[in-house]
Amino acid sequence: MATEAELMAARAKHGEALGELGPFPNGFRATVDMMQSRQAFVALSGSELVGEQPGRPVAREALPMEDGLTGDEPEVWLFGRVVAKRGPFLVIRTPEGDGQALVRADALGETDAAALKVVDLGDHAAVRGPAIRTRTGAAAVRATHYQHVGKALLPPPAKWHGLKDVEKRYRERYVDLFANPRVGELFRARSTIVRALRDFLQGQGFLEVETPLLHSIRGGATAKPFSTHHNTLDLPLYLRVAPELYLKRLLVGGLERVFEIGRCFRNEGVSTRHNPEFTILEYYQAYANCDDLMDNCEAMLREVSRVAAQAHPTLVNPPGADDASDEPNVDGDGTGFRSFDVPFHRVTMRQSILDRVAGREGLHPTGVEALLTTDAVMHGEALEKVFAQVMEKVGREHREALAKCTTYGSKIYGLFEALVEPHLTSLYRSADGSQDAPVFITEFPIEVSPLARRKDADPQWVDRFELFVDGKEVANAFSELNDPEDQAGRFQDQLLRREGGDEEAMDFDADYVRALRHGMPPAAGFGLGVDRLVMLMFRQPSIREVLLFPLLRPAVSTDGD
RNA sequence: GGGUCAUUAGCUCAAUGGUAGAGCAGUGGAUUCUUAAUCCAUUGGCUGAAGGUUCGAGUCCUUCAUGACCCA
Repeated sequence: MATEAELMAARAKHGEALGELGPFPNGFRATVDMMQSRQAFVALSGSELVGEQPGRPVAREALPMEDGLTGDEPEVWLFGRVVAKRGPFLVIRTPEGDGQALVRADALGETDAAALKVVDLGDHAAVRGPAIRTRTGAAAVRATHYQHVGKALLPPPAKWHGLKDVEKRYRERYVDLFANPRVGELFRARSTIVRALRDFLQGQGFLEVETPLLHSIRGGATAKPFSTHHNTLDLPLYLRVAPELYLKRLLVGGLERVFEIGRCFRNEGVSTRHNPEFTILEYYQAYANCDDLMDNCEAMLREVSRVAAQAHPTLVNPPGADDASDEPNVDGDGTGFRSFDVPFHRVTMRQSILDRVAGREGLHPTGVEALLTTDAVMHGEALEKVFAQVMEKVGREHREALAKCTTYGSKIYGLFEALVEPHLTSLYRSADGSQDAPVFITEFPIEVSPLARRKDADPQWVDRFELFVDGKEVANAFSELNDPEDQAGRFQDQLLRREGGDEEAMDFDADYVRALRHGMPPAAGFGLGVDRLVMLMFRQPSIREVLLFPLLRPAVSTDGD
């Protein structure tokens, strides 16, 4: 038999054979002591997840052989999912790694032996007994007790190949997690990263807060929101695209350093870098400016990557990485680690355009250089010339985007996106040129920065940076605009854009302007895409690899329910 | 949104247009210190869906569904 229904029936029959106990008993409960016992044993075993630790082989050497047992040895617990049967051994998977049990029917009581007889791969089971050293030098729990803990009615994926089908991995993440242990380790690493971010900010006196996810006004970022509705109040609401405007209200209220880690929602496409819901870290710091945040960002990412590397050595240096085959990374294994140890570049947006254009045919360097002057007349003419040149050279998609850029600032931003962004990894390298380096792009045009403070020296620009790693935007920060009348004007501008058909434009947030009129201290704010940071740090090819349940179209039902 | 590729047994994969196969898992048996346990036997398929071409389609064509990758 081999259809799914037949495989399930065979397992159900095994469940019935358990008699009174039944396939889903409730009698096994793990105490902290038992979990520590298990963890110590798995660590002693040395598994893929734990890695081999110094001194462990010696510790195994000290274990007695089976025929050397005196009966005085301490009992060890091992419990989890049965993932393999080899001769008289069961391999049991735990969160800390795999461990094996030597289960001989004649060493067990009658009930235990009967239960052992009907164990299926994927079942939950528990054993206890002395830890021994096998003839091949491995560690094993020689079971004096075996207990059925829970039945798996569906068969697990092939034990050697795991679950490779990408769609199935995402749809049935619960299978992916136990069939491919490194997937689980990656999500533990994600948790470590979030905790390290939190620790870093709390260490600097930041207060963690929670602000609404349901907004009645669109604002905080230029993005298409999800719409919903509150029935009792008969109120149209939007899922937030950013927490920014609420967090800055807290600055007005005197909470000088605040941060929030939480979900944002943007009603946009799905790709290897985008999921409609994603996790953002935003923090706001009174009496600081954009440059302070740049320093802090660099320090924070170094610290977080240091903590993550220390906590997850097997992801940083995957076992067997030396004999790496050239097979694609289809089973969700980590593909490496980015330490953030290299110095970050800091380049103005205009300089980055120059860097890109330098020495290239077809674009007149002096024309481009003129872009960098603050002389409005000069750069006005030069820009048109360069812009026209670029329009001819770029692809159709970029050309359409550039055609919509009507003002000086938006054209500069358009040039950056079209010319520079795709080439950031080759433009900015580590000192020895061996790897790409993170780069802060600074000084953004005001047109694309409706919430940022103008530069004192030139009001066409704002004090803002975006951090690009591996050519992907991970962070965005700026000195905050605290002039209420300037802010009101920017909101007006957003309204005009909405009337012009821009679905990403913000609403006029009158209460926010009122908050600013009460006086917001000079401040700077920072936002970081947490999913992207995890993805970049552990070099995952897709954001879906770091989201437990990425958005997919609902599976087509085949059995009519 | 555009292009390329994929979809075959529970899982991982094969099959010049000519009888749909293997390994694992399952089932029955043997063995019981194994490391992807081994040995013998054996069950299992509407080849993603619907049309078409053909004497004959898993394979060629069209449409659709889902996913992956690239481009934007």
